[in-house]
Amino acid sequence: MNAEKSDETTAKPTINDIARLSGVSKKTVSRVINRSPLLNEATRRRVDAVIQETGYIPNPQARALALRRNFLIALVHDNPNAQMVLGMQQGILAMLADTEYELIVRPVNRGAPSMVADVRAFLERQRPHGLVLLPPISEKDELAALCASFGCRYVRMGSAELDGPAHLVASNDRDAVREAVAYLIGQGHRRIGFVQGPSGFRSAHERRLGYEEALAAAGLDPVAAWTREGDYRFDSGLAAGRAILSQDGRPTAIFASNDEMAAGVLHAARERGLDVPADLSILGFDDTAIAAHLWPPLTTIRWPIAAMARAAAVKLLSSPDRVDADTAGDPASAGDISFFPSTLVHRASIAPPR
Amino acid sequence: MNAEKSDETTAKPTINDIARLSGVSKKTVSRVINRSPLLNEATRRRVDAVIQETGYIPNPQARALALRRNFLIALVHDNPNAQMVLGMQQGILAMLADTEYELIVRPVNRGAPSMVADVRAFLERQRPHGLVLLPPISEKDELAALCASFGCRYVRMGSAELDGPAHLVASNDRDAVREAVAYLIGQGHRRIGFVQGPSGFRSAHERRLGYEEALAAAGLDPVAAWTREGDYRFDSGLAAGRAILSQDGRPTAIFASNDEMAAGVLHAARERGLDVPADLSILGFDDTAIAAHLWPPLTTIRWPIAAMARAAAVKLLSSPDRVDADTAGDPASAGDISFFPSTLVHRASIAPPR
DNA sequence: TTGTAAGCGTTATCAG
DNA sequence: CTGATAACGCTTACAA
Repeated sequence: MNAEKSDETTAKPTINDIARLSGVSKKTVSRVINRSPLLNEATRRRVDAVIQETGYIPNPQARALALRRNFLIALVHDNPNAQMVLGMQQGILAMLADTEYELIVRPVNRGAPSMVADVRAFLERQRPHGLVLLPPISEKDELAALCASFGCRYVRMGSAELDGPAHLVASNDRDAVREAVAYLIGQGHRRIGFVQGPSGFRSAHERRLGYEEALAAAGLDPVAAWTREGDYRFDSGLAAGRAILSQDGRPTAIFASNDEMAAGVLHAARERGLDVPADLSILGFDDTAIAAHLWPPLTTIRWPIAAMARAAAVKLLSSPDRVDADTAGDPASAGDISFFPSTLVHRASIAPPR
Repeated sequence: MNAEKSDETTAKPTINDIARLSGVSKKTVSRVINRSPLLNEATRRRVDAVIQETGYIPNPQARALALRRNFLIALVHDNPNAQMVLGMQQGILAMLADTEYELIVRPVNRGAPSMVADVRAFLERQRPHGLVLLPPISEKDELAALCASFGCRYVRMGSAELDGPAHLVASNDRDAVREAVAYLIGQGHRRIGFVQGPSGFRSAHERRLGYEEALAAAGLDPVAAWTREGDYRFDSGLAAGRAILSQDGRPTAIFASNDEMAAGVLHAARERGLDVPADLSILGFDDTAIAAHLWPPLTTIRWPIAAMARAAAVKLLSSPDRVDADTAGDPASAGDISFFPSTLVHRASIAPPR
């Protein structure tokens, strides 16, 4: 299966072995490894051949020590949503594949008073190459400042413009919600309820603004009785749904600020024997796995997570590299790939009002 | 906020600084760091004080290089279930907290012919301390052998006895399913359908055996017409549900081998206008997030993921350490915490047949 | 109980 | 273009 006669139980070859075997110095081998431009082509080939034969792989720890920088990208998050975290991981890893970087995962506990200190300790210890911060903790400017103070690269994922383009990958939640609610209005809805996300969350705020802007554009006013605040969790959506739907003159549609709460609203509608979407249209946000599996399947707004994650990884990697006389720097300047539009995923939970 | 006058922008102190400042040798500082037992208590305190003051943190890269082992635990998986992967991550990380270990994530592509080679390349490059293998790839003996050949510790998570206790953390799916189906029978069901997982998966096999054993214990026979094979995904559950429910003399209950497929069956039941659970009881497996959010909430079987993940981490850490005259070895022998019983989560999708 | 010297595997410096 | 030589920060002999 493996043509090479590599013997895993034996010590791995080191740069010294390669140097000896190919009759050059360590430094030259190092140059080959690092694709130094000023290197005789013949020498390079000779060394490369030996590397191939022996199956030599540079030791990442030693490189990290000598370079005084490591090759770790950390995903720092406070698990808002399993699907999203995993999607981010996969997107980032897709860009990290075939590089020497590894992804390390770092859940933190927002709420815990030690949260910032925990991240600080992590930075001190590992000195990672870069951080990807997921919402909602990505909204904390304190964390960004912390990274900066350590000279650690970082990218924040968010729902709005949180930072400069070098440190931001975002979707414009406000726009997406405005358009989705406008669609609801276009379907004929005039009485549109709203389940807000928890205050203090930028995403919750942006989504509210989008909702209000859409109403305003149609000459409608938000109705307090049709509005409730939730905490992005199912139960809060259920409670909000019950509260909103128990009133006379209930809305014909409800926008819930995320899918979990939308599922709760759906639950509440069922409890009252309402038919969704005939009696009540429901719009969610996130397009988590649950959305497609609900009955009826939920119309919702989707972040382009994979693309955003890849962009984040690119920004982290294509950063001011060492400007070595000896080394080729990759000039991949990241353009301005900071904003990614979210899209409305049409399923079956929205219909014109009866 | 931070009383210490540590200056992050300045170079971190090294072991040399500590040695100089506390008037001892590097080696002595090293001994303090590594809690060597043979060390004068006074010396230790003195050095510790300096470490505190300076905020010194040993460089993990340098340690890894000198020790010829790193402090990375890798979670290798190709798991369709986001909730489970994240639960595993959190469980493992809970044990890794306050250690020098970091968790790195390594999704692989089962199905890809290069899968084993990919893992091999990863092992060669990073030489991680240990691997946690999640199902379904944990079932591949080839991967376990690969780890062994690299002298890399590993733990396989599984649905049955896949390996020796040192390398296994499992739940007994067969037992759990047998009991759950027995419960269904206890509720009065005699016509119980089955949506099987994809062949080739150990979990699918074990769950089938549990189902059959429960039937056998009640003197019932599996009915081919009420059995379909799915691929653990929603659509396959939907298809299976449609096929099973479209027949005359349909079952009064269906056990689907995971929640996603159960959601599909539920979908199919709705399409036919069946009332769940009155007309049809449904039992799932996994207790993913979706289970609680479906309508009706799904009765399902839950792996104790967090506990299992912690156990896996413990097995990886409490492994044959260097037996140094100078160093205290932690004798935490892992007992035999290999098996974790799954539990039936009662919700609303099961009722006695009409 | 502590220190000295010699690595671990790589890269940077600076001469040839 | 290439190669000695000295880092990088820590650990393990082996002494003292």
